[in-house]
Amino acid sequence: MTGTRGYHHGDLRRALLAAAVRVIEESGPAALSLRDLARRAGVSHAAPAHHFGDKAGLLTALAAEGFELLAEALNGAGGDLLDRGVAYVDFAVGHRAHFEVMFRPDLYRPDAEELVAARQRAGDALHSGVAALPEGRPTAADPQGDALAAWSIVHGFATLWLSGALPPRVGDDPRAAAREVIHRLFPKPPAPVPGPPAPAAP
Amino acid sequence: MTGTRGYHHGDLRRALLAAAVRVIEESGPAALSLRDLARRAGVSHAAPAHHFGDKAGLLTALAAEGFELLAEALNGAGGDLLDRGVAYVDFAVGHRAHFEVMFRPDLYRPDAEELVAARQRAGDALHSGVAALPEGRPTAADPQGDALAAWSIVHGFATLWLSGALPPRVGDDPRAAAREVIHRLFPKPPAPVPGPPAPAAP
DNA sequence: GTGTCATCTTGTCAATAGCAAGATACGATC
DNA sequence: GATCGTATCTTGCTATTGACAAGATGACAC
Repeated sequence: MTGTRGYHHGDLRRALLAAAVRVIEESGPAALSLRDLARRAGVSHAAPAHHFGDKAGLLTALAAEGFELLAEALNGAGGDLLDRGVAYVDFAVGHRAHFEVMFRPDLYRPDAEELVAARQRAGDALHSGVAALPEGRPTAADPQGDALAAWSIVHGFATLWLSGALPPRVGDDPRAAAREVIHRLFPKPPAPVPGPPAPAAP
Repeated sequence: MTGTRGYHHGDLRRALLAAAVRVIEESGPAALSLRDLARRAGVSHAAPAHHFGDKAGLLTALAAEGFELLAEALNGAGGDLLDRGVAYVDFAVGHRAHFEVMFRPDLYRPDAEELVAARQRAGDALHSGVAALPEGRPTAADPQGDALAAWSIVHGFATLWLSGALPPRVGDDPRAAAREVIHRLFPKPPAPVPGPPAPAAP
């Protein structure tokens, strides 16, 4: 791949995206500089322009890649809504740089073709999970409403987690904390007796 | 206030913050430039530095102002969790610029004194609402868990709304949509008949 | 009136984004 | 194997920005 470091880099596009991920994870998207990325990749300051046009182009590619990765993560998770919710939070924490860019459309070109397609795939993966509510839950009367609520709660939790706004008491395991939060949205029904609504989770 | 346009502006600090809000609402925080704000206020390019030190200083002030406004909005809303949740979303949509900066700590100095105090006030206002769950709901077994779930769902909904990621079918009334979403987290218990869960809202 | 200080200005430097024009190397075609 | 077309990368340039330094201005207390 990058064995020959001659005139041609070999895989500059990928190297720039990887460097961008590192920079964003360390200092946030505001600190991103095309020239810095070029330096890290060992190329001249104008090389990135050929692959991405401008800064927004690079971030568009990064966001599209993020939506692809999210779709994969969701589809790879278990079938029910709880598993997918945890996978959503897990993706956000594990791919912080992608996630932070994806939902900041002022940084890129939201109507770019590649991005629209990738976002569509992620959206499909998100909604397809709603069909399978957690075990024992009755079929939803309003799947789209359930999907919006589920998306909101996992997205909010992930965002708050990433921004460091959550109090320390929440702990340091995002998956476990996410599971508890999602559980409150779709509590298990009282399995044996179909009586009045059970109290909240343990 | 700004009647005299002599050497001294009169209220430059507030004028710069107001201009920053306009710019961020139009083009996002990435497009913010101190020199542009100075031009809009009719002062020299170095004038903002006296009031805020640097760009991060201005955004710190903006974030602190945002947390203050949020605390006011939450305390001014009705007492129960549903009202406060709607107020939270309403604040995010109505003060989009403040909100977008508040939860982007890489843009400012999160440990600035004024900011920590303001954030604390907003946090208190948020949690004090958990004591009063929506009407008829049994006392929560885990108020902090309820608070985290409620914060997550309203924050997520607000963020998704602002980022334009929600599908058109959600409508154009954030308050109404937020109410429905929050309702799913704290559904009213089936008051008259303890039968099967009632169908969702219209 | 005088001194003091907050406020604002001009001037400067380093870094960045973006564009233009040219150099280099890869690969298809003959 | 030689040649040509093209993708890739470089150098050079301009405009803009953030940040700093030093000085000018005016408000206010005394």
